[in-house]
Amino acid sequence: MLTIERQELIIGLLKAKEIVSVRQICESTGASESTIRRDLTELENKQLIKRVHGGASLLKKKLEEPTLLEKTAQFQIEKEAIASKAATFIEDGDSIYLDAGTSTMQMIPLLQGKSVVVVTNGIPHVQLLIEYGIETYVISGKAKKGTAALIGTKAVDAIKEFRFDKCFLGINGIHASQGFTTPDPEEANVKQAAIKQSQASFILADPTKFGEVSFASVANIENATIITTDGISTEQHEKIAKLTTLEVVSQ
Amino acid sequence: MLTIERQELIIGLLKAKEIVSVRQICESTGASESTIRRDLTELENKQLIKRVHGGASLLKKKLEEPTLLEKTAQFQIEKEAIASKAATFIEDGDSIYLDAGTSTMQMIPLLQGKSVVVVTNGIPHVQLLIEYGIETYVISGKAKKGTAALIGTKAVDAIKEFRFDKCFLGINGIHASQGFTTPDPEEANVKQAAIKQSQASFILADPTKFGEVSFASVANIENATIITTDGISTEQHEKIAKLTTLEVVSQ
DNA sequence: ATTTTTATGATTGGTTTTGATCGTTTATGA
DNA sequence: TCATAAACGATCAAAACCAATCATAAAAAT
Repeated sequence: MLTIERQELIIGLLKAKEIVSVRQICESTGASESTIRRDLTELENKQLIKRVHGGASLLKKKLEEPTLLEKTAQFQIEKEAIASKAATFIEDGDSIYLDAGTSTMQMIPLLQGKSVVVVTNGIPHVQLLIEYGIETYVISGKAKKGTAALIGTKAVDAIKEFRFDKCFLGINGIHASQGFTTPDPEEANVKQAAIKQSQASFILADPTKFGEVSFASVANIENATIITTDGISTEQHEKIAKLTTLEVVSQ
Repeated sequence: MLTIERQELIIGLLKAKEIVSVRQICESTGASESTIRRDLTELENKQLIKRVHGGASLLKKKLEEPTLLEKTAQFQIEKEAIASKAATFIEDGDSIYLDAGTSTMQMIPLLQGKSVVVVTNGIPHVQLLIEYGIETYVISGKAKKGTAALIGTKAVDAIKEFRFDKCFLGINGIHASQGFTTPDPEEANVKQAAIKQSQASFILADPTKFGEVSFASVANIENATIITTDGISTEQHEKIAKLTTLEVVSQ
């Protein structure tokens, strides 16, 4: 087994288990303790893992504290503005898909009173939707660590059983030729399925997402209307506006 | 089990139960008293917990479910006892269905560290399961007002795509001849489906549920093991114990 | 072909963690 | 109140873990 291969396996084990012992790693890889220790020190130097006595653990990144972390100042206002604009596209009687993520969650309070049916793959969304008295369906799926978004083949299959008038998605990268991209392929599949089942698709994205390309492809740029705030370069704006509708909200 | 892993488990137990005894921690971790004591002093120095004679408690007030009107001391202890007993039936490698509702939610902290796969129709469950690092799947369904349980035909269909070693359900009525009953027919269908897909089924119920009959029928009394606390009449006990396994936990 | 570099497993000696024991302190209830 | 049981802290030897070193073998460079 190659060094790099082994180290990737270690990262894989960690992603699955959060913490693994040196012994476990030795068994999984067939390598000696010495080798594993060397790997661990190396991975720690690269800031990929944290060593603990007896094994290693993932770097503790602060998990979702959206109410605090995101609510800091400007970012929140931006998201609210985007959500408000997005909500204007919703009409009575619509069936809507709301993607997991904080951008789309902002839309929920604005749905109050409208007679719509919402389908979502975001667990936190469900609680909020119910609170606002909105008819809500949830799709099957594996709950993703951290965000609690429902993903995987079960999620994709479940989406196929619905038809939406409109879907609203968050995204990580928007690029004229590379289209919409996101880091997790499994999430990309779900977004893809949602777009496919929708009459019209809307992407909610702040200006930092423009020009970015992430790992997994979701759709071509023509396949969705983009809703964002002002702050994108005129160059970007021109390139993209040629290909699809670009709704720019001024804050 | 690694030191850090064990300490996180302790915090996990505390988050769920507010207060835990040294003995409980020893059992949950398999470590000796000495080790646990050392962990507790260390965690106390880090200001993460407060030690009390016989165990430890959280410092901070817990923010959990405010919608629990039945958080009156006695009721809570009862539910915890039932959940603890239920958790003893779970083995490594099991695939488990956890029904929506507060009884089954109490089981989640006790799953920490076990390698199980959980499927649930309870939205609040998902958040907690993820926090405890448990592999979690959610079924499709319509989110019910109030409890956010996923119900309806979509939910039933989604359950049929899984096979469970064990399922754990809450219930409203237990009656020797009328079997298990619950007020909402749509929820009854979901419970029914879960039992059908399970090798073994467990009903979690406090003594007040015995002798009651609710609107919608879920299953016959023989179809599940009942877990409850002492407090049911000997008459009830006899009648039901003849028909199925009855696990009575003394509080 | 030879040297250099790199990766590996074994060994050694020092450190940390652990479980058992023991005398002391704290709760409980007769 | 007193006796008993449970919980506690301190201590110690054993076990597990770790960093450093060395020799070997494979890979890369010369």
